[in-house]
Amino acid sequence: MAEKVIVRFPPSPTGYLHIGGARTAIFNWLFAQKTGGKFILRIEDTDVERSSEESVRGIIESLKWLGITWDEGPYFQSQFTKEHVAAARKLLKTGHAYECFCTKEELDRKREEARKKKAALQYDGACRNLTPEEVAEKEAAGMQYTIRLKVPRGEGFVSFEDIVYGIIEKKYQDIEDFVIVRSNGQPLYVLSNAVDDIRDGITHVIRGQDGLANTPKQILIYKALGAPVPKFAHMSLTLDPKKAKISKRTHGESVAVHFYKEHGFLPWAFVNYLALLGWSTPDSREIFSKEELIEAFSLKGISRVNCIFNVRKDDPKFFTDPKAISINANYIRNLPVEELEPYVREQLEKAGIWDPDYAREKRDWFLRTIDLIRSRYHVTTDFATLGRCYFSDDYSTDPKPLKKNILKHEGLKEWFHILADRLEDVEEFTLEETERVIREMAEEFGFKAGILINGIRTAVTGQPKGPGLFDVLIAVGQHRVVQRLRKAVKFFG
RNA sequence: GGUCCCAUCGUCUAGCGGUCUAGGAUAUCGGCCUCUCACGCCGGAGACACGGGUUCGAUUCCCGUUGGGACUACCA
Repeated sequence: MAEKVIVRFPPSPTGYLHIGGARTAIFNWLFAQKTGGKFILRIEDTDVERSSEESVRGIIESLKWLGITWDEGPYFQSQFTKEHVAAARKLLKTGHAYECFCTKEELDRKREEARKKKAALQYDGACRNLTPEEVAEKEAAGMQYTIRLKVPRGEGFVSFEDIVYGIIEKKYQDIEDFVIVRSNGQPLYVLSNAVDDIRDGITHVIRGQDGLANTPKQILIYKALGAPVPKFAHMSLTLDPKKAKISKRTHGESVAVHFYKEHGFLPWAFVNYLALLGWSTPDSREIFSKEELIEAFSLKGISRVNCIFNVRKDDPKFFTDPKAISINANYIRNLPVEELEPYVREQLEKAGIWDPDYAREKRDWFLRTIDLIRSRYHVTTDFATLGRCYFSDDYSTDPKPLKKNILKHEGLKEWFHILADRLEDVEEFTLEETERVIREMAEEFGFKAGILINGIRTAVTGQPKGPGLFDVLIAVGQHRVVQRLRKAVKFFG
């Protein structure tokens, strides 16, 4: 019987949740879901300078929005500082660590020298072999010290099998005696993280590849503490189009999860897209429901190659990775309308054009209208912008089609008038009837129907494009169509 | 500088020695549909970084070069 899987996502609350972090969270979550394991959220807030409560709230909100649920936590690393220090004390006692009295200045100087000589910048182990008397003497003199792990010396190496990258070996001589506790008594990440993982019983560490290089150090800590070493699965990093690691500093909002929430992404569509960054199935399948993704997920599908989040700043057509948009658009047009409904509602509310009746007597109409227009929308905000004319009479008319479809044809001034009257008189405002009236009128006046149709479209929607005109007329409704046609006459001044 | 990781269309990727004249998706271009736009459908262009091996045979295995990335803090 295999032991139960326990994974964790340990963000440090120094800003919003960005897509790299979200991706890590998603993979951990998927693995837990897939294996029936446990997913723990742990906030690593030990960097007091940079951590903030606001950031914690933001991260949690983003995770919730994505639909990433955790079974335990959030725990806060800062609450376990005592444990971390106790672990260091234990290591000191068991001879796995030692006190180092070197000052920061000394070390910086040595490092600088090494750099000049182009040698490795490792700590030289100056305090490693201090006698107990020397240590006592320095302590008595009130000298501050850091605690360093005593890395085994000699020919051996640390070895582990990463689930994604395979066997990784690191020679002891390439690992310096690294600091695990600061001179002010604060434990360091490399220690705290390991101690927390041991306490939480983490069985699989799934994290970014940037953790790969210090995994040997952590394994050394596990071993020195006599704890079982978890399995590791490192995932490739997410880079920007210039192949630089994505960061809040250089990319700002465009890499923040909340940015996608605000820009009309469906949470699951975004998760689906993120899951596809650096993970795939043998059949290259792309669209997965939640259940399907969990079913299909496997750590084996994680790629070793860094992937690029193709953000396009200042691209008029794509405000972010086109693939992300295309997946979102795919969901918008294929989801059962009822599932899309709440998101559209949210956008209309935000735009101040929500009518409570859309949830009651007009709900049928509301759903039909969403269904009518959704195939050309990419983000849910489009319903309130491009689709505004369906939900509000206060919509603007695009000057380009106004000129091309309306003003260019002077006859429309009169025909809109006539048409408005005729449409007002139609008893059954149906697809067939409206089409008949309009086509007959075009013939009567010797016009190509297209000219009349495009003119009406622009008058009624303010736009040059959209669904088939007769569908539009039905959706907008007889009364409003007549009104809008009469109003359009004013365009001729 | 040192250690480590990686390398297939612009991007996300399939491929795990012959099935590859390299598949899918997205983006892009052309066509069909048509009252416009989108959807949908059809088609085009577009990649195995380079050089050595190993092998009857390399995109696939090994080595090197080049390129990219990570780590290298008393940050997490």
